[in-house]
Amino acid sequence: MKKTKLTLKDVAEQLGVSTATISNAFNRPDQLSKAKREEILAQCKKIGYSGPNKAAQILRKGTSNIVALVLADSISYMVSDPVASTFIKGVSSALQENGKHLLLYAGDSDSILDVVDFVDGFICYGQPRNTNLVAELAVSPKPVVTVDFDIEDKPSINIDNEEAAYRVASHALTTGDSVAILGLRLIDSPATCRIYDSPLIDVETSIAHRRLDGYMRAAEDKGIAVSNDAIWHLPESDRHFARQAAKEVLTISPRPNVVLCMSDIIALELLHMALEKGIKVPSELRITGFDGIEEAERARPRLTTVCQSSSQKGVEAARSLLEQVTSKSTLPFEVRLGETV
Amino acid sequence: MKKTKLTLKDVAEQLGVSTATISNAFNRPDQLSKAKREEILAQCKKIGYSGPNKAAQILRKGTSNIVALVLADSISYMVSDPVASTFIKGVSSALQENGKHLLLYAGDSDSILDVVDFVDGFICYGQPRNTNLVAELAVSPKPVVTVDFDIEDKPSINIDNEEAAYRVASHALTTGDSVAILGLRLIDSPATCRIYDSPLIDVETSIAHRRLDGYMRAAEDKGIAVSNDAIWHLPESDRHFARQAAKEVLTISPRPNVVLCMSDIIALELLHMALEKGIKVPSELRITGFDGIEEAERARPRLTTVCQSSSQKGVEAARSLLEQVTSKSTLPFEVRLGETV
DNA sequence: TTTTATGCGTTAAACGTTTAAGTTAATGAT
DNA sequence: ATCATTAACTTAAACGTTTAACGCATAAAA
Repeated sequence: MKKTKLTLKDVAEQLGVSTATISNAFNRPDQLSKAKREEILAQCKKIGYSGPNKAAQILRKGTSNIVALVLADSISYMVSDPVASTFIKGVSSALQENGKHLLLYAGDSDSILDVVDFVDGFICYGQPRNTNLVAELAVSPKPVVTVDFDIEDKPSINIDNEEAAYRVASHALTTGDSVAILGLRLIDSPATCRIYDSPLIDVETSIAHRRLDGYMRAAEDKGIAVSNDAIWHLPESDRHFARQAAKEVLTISPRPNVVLCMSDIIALELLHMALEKGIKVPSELRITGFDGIEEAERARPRLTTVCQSSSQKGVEAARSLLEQVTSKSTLPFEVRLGETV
Repeated sequence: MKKTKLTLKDVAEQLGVSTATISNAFNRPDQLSKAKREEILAQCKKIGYSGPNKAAQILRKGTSNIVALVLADSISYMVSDPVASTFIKGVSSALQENGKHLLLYAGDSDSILDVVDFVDGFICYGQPRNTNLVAELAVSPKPVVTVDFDIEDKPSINIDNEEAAYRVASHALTTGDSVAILGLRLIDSPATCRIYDSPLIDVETSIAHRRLDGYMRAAEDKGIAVSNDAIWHLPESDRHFARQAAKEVLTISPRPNVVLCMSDIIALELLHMALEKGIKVPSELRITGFDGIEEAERARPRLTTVCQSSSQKGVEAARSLLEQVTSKSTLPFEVRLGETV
């Protein structure tokens, strides 16, 4: 059709006004008369100029309306995990409402350098394995909001994981007396394993460790000892890993009668396997999950778990980024009880 | 730390060379001596210059390494649908391999105008409801690849939906004699309903209609008539809609003994409801799905369905965008049989 | 020795905007 | 009639790069 893309300058020449006026017609209606503005806009439509070039705007204005969502794990994982994808939903809907765009940024890349210049900010979900990423985010000139983990001086969205874990564990432990824990990202290993004496990772900022603290406090309150070899580490909240850990935990003897799982996905896999083996849940084995996904509610018996609204987290994260909030915020959660049978 | 962000110019002055040389050091190693280049790079690292500003590069080079993934439905829906999210996985991994970034673009926005200037191309997944979007994509100056639907003259990734539907339906119809169809996006309605004589939408480009054609041909081959009121329309492949349609289809009388579903999600919901009602599957009721999601394989009895690799579609889409392929490509599929019991 | 080529750099013109500062002319106050 | 104020534009300097085109040594070819 057109020989080459029209520019503001072309349009200005054709209409016999300055480029500033055209620019103002699009961006600052108060800078010109209503009549002229409407005429310009009409003419632009007519000759096929659809507004100032966005690439140039990004450079000149220093803002792109793009927000990067930095995902701790690979995008692949994040999109299939129900908790993470619900979070993404929340983020995207909040951003969309504000005319922002969502750039999905994989956590397995090692630097934000190639987007930091043009994005308007970062939402970082979950603790990235890559510590360089964290370091870069920490000194990023663009606003950063973290979710489910902390960076000093940056706003973050969290629930009180310690308290939530304490509450759900306390409930499960009312009748049980021996405990196992299926934990998430407790140590730095890509495989499922018991932690024994492996050094725990990132004890300070990791939600996994907040949860572990909560479990431990609950156990302590009941006078139940939990040794390190009753604690499993899973690198991801994934069915495959969960299956393996579930198999292990069900075959140790004596078999624990309470298993605290750091995600519903893990808990559900354990539940299924237990039922397959003919173990009665919850009378012989009490299982708790974490997150409150739909599937956990549909399961029979229904899972006892901590319900947190991932989508609300997403919305909050976006909002606090856009509003340049600088303080940390703690979201509510709720313990949902399973069947007592 | 630094007063203000360093620019290429600052660096050039400090090192006593021209800006072009600094630029070349980063972008075109062949344009300067190895020694100088390494010295420059070292100095840059030292003074904290992390490379040319990307926003400026986008403007100047006319490329951003950002690819927009335009999703037919809202991002929310896409992220929760297993088929769509698997597709996204494929796209993102292929893009990442090539150093590209993924911008998630909601199909419910009505224009690509605010990103078209800076993205390197569009991957469009599924038919957008918004026809304006399609029109804009059709004349986009940036490359476009469509998946699961067509835009004239633009490359597209598809399986042969007609043939796939024909094959899976033919199999189910070997024993059945009365058919219902749970279709997807057949008419322009936001609610589940039978189509009766509602006008079908987008007969030309919609995969739903290719599938319908395949079902019909299979029925015809067996000498089975399918009237419009045996065909349901669902606006989305969503459990909720599926449940409602399933309820309806199971209560009409005489009850069909074959139900062809345009997605596994729909088929699974129907399967569950049928089993709840004590209907024997497949002896009393044969159900076919579409897509071949994991859950369909886990279901008991296992679902008869068309397996297509969504993630491969994603990879192919990304690849053909990056390679500027201009032809349409047809991917393989496979019919997976359920239990015959 | 004169040409031709080659390697290494520099100069300066884009890329397409936005916006502070400046210029008119018209309006309003005194 | 005079001066301050305002409305409506224009001018021109950024924003931070990339990249043709050019210049200048030094090396190779004739």
